[in-house]
Amino acid sequence: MSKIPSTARLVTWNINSVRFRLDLVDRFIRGFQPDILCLQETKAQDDQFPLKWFEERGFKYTALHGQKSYHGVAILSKLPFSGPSIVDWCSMGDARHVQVTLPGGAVLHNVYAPAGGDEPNPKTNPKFDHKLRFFDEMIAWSAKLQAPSILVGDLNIAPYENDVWSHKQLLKVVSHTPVETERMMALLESHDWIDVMRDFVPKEEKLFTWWSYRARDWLASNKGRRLDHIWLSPSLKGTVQSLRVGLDARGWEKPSDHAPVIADILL
DNA sequence: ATGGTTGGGGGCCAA
Repeated sequence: MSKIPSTARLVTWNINSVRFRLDLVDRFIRGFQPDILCLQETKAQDDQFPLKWFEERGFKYTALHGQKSYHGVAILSKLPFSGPSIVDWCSMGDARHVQVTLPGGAVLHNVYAPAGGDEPNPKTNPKFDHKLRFFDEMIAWSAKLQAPSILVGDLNIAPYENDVWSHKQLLKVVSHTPVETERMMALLESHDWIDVMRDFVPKEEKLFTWWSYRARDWLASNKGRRLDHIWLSPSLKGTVQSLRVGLDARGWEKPSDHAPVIADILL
């Protein structure tokens, strides 16, 4: 039996507390009609997650990996999936990954990488050390992946010059330092991942998914970074038919500091 | 070179 491929709207979004932002999510769902929502920083334990709320909106299939106060990821889907499981990089018990197998056989990984703290020095800043070790483990993991895979999430690194508002001014700022961007390159190479966003928007153009809450006017100053990503296995090349950053949602009431990234993908 | 804002949870921490 062969399945007829169909297009699904896949979204990755660091929501910065799913319970606090249900109105924002509701507006997004009504406006953009996603089929699969990958959320990060849900900040909800699994028994506190608003499962029923999502079910009422057609997301019958859910894979949760939450913890108290921090981190937390979730996949909410109108399409059935199988085999939810998690990876615990750095063995710290952090809720930073959940995966499911989609109809058609591709494995979807939803990742929330460590932010890394303020000082980009692994000797003095344990959070930055953790971030580097986290990526080292991801690189080893990614090199062994067999199935066609989709990796999405908040990876907290902006790899290219035009993934930040000022390359020169951010070279020593966590998220764009050379030790981080080199690791992201190594991670891309470890599975020959396709950086789908940069397939659609040339490297010469600025492309951001995150803007600090601290700016007076985030859109006017536009000091953004591309921290959120959608990557594909080489065998899935060409399956993403359209891609955009949901800029609108960054400007809605009580926004997340991240905008959703929206891809229409043939599964 | 610094400050600016946000949410969770508990009386500050992480982002």
